Amino acid sequence: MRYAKDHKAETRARIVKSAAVQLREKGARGVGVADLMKEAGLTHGGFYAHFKSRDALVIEALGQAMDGSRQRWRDAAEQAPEGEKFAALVNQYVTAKHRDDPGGGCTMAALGAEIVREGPKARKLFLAQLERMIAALSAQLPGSRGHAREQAIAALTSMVGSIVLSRVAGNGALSSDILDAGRNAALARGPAKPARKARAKKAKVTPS
Amino acid sequence: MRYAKDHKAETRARIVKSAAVQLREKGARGVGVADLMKEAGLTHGGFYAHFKSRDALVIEALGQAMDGSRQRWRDAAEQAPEGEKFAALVNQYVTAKHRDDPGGGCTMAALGAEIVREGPKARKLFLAQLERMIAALSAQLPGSRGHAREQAIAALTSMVGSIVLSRVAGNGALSSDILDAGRNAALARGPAKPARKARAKKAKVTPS
DNA sequence: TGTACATCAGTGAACGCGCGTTCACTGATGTAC
DNA sequence: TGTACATCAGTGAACGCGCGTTCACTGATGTAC
Repeated sequence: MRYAKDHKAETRARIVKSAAVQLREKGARGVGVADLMKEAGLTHGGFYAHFKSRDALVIEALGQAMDGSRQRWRDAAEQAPEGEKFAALVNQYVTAKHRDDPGGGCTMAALGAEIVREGPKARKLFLAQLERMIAALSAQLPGSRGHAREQAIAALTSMVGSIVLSRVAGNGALSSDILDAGRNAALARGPAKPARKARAKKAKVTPS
Repeated sequence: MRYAKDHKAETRARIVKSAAVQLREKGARGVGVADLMKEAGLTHGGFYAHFKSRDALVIEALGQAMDGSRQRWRDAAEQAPEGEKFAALVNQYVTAKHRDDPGGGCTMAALGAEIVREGPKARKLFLAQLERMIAALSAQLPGSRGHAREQAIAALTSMVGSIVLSRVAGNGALSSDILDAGRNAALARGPAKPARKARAKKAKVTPS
C-alpha cells in the first residue's frame, strides 16, 4: 500500500472535523465541497471516495460537532465539586469565548434556528441533542424530577438565547451585558451558591 | 398610463412583503428571485425594475419584517393595563402561535443566529432591532435604569431562546414545556402580578 | 531478484443544474399635432 | 377626430458563474510468479 493502513480513515476524519467547524461558522448551506477538501489539503474530486454526498457529510459533521459539546459538558460536570456542577455547566457555556468561537461552540446556538428548514435527519439529531442538554442540566438540580426539568429548560432558554443575542450584538458593552444577564438568569435556576462566590460572579451591567 | 398611478409602488410593496415572510421561513439564502416574483404573480425578469439587486431586497425585507414586530410590541404594550405591560410583551411573544409562524414572527429568533454571517447592513439592522427590544421591555420595568435593563435583557434571552428551542423541538410535549418554562422565566423578571392571574398563567410541565 | 499486473487514494477536467442578472421585446395607454 | 410616436411595467430567452457530482486517469506500492 502506498499509505499507512488507516490513512484513508484519517483523511476522512480530517474532512469531518473541518466540516464540523465550518458548518457552525458558515451555516449548513455555507460550506462547499471544494472548500472543505482544500481545508483538508485535498482536491474536490476525492470527496466522493469518502462520502456518498454532501448531505451525508453534513449529517456526520453535525453529529461530530454535537459529540464535542457533549464531551465538554461531561468534563465540566465531572470536574466541578458536588453542588456546583449546575453552575459549572452554565459558566462554561455563557462566556465571551463561546460567543467568539461559533466554529468550536454549541451547535444548537449556532444552527438551531436554521436547521428546522433542513431534512428530517438533521432535525432528529438536534432534537436528541436538545434532550441531552436538558437532561444534563436537570441531573444537577435538586427537587422533584418535574421541577428540576422545568428549571433546566428555563436555564437552557437563557443560555442559548444569550449566545445567539450576544453574537448579534458583536463584542462590545451590550454583548457583555447580554452574557452577564443571561448567565445570571440561568444560574438563578440552580442551587444557591456560597455567598463569596455569588458575590464574585455578580455581573456588572452598564446602564444604557 | 396603462396602470393606476401607484401601481408600480404597490407591486414593489407586494414583493417586499412576500420576501419578508419567505426570508424568515427559509433563511436569507433560501429565497430566490424567481420564487419571490412568482409569489407576487410576476415573472422574474421584472425584478430589476424594482430593486438594484437581490441583496438590496433582502435588506429592505428585513427592515419590513422588523417594523412588523415593532408594531406588534407597541400594540401589546398599549393595550395592556399599566403594570401588566411587561407581562403582555412576554405573553404575546412566547406562544405556540409564534413558534408555528416563523414567517410572521420575530426576525431575531428566526434569523439572528445566521445573520451574523451576512453583510454589515444586515448586522446593523439586527443590532438596532435588538436594542429596541431591550428598550421596549426595559421601559415596562421598575427600579433603576441599570437594573431594569438587566432584567429586560435576562427576560429577552429566555424569550428568544424559547422560540428557537421550541422550534427545534417541533410541536409536541417537549416543545410546549419549553414555551411554558421560558415564558415563566421571562415573566419572573417583571413586577409581581395579581395572584389569580399568576395562578391562571402557571404552566404545567410534563415530567420527563 | 526481477517483471508484469492489481490496487487504490487522490487528481482535475467536464457536465448539469440552479440562480442572479441582463436585455431586446411586447402591448397597452398617453401625448403631439 | 385621427394618426404617429413616446412611455413604461412587465415578459421570457439568454448568459455567466458557482457548485455538486462524475469519471477517466495518475502514480506509488503490493503481489504473483
